[in-house]
Amino acid sequence: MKPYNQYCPVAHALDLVGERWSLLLVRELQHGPLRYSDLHERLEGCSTNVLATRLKDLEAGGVIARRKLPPPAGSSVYELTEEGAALAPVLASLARWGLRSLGPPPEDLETPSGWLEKALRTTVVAYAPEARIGFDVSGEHASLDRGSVVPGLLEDAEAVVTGTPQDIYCLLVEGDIGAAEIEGDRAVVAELVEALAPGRPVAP
Amino acid sequence: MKPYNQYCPVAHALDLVGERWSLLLVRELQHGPLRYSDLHERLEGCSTNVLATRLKDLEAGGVIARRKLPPPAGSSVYELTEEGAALAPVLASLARWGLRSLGPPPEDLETPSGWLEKALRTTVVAYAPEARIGFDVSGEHASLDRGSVVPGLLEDAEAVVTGTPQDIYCLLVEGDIGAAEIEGDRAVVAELVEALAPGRPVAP
DNA sequence: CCGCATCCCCAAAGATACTG
DNA sequence: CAGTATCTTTGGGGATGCGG
Repeated sequence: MKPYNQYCPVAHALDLVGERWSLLLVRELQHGPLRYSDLHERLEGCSTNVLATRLKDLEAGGVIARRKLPPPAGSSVYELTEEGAALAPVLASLARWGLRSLGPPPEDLETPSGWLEKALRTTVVAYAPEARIGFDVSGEHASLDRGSVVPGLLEDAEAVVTGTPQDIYCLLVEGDIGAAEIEGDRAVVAELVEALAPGRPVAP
Repeated sequence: MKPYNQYCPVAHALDLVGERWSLLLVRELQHGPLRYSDLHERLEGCSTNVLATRLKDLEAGGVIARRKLPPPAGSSVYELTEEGAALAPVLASLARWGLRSLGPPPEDLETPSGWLEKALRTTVVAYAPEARIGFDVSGEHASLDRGSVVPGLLEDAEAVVTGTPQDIYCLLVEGDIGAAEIEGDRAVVAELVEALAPGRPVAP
């Protein structure tokens, strides 16, 4: 893509990661290195040539790096550099903004393994620095543990939230405290919901 | 642009503002409404048809709105909606990330009126919630005032920083406390520089 | 099978001219 | 001033090929 040619940090950032698919590619690599085929599979709609081009561009831009797995694996993987990992706040703020108009999840939402952890990490964790809350969403388990996201249900969670993805959306995005089943200390969940209030979607 | 068709807040956000020029257009509108010609002038390299298309897309997406100025002005202006204004954290985090690899400003940097305020607002203000620091950069004046940016030099600033854009870059981005002239309390400037340390550029 | 490179087609970007 | 119309060029999307 032609560079913007402006001395501006935003324009420069977009020169590096502003092309189509680039930020989604970074999103996929946020939770660990992936192979070419893994990326191609997760980025449905991104054709092979575009993926190859993006990978080269992002590598040239210092956002990702390729690494040869030690034998006998043989294959190579892509991973975020320190620069690339530093994009986390960008993805988080984009996600928070996107939630304002995303709408509730469809009934037939496919929830691949690990989605709950990723969802909590990119959209919620920063707002719950002290909470210890477990989530049981459609059988997947993850927890907020004092500012970080951990797999499974905490033994000593202050509260456990149970529901479908739709319930969780109503609870965390729309702020409806009654949307999901809450065991334990409702107040600590209410506190989280309150912290998420700015940026709540308004009627369109 | 074809939508990503993923139930993901990041993908949805990029569907709305991920196209070329979109975020730069929002950047320009962040500090007040602008007319078509103003935008066309500031977004050098963005042709008229593309600008018209983006304005329509962003309006359809609820990010910006057009407003007829009351007579006798007659012309219409574009401004951010509440949705669009909520993109501020996205632009701020993008700017902070872009600073990691932007490099120092060129000698012949053109500094249009108001650039200093905008620069402080998008890249620094969030890190200085208590500071009262004045900046005199190449003749432009602006100040940090307890978490907000104000034009001019504060009467009762704790410190005043004076220098060229290059000096300010060395001070705030590279963290070189000796790069610019500091009158008053050096410690409060040092504190700001310290707060900006995460995300400092590393050697490429 | 994995990791691309090539080819074709079309949609969108860039540049320029022109109009209500 | 605020766009639309037209033309050319670039890049994305989809399918396929091909070496390791």
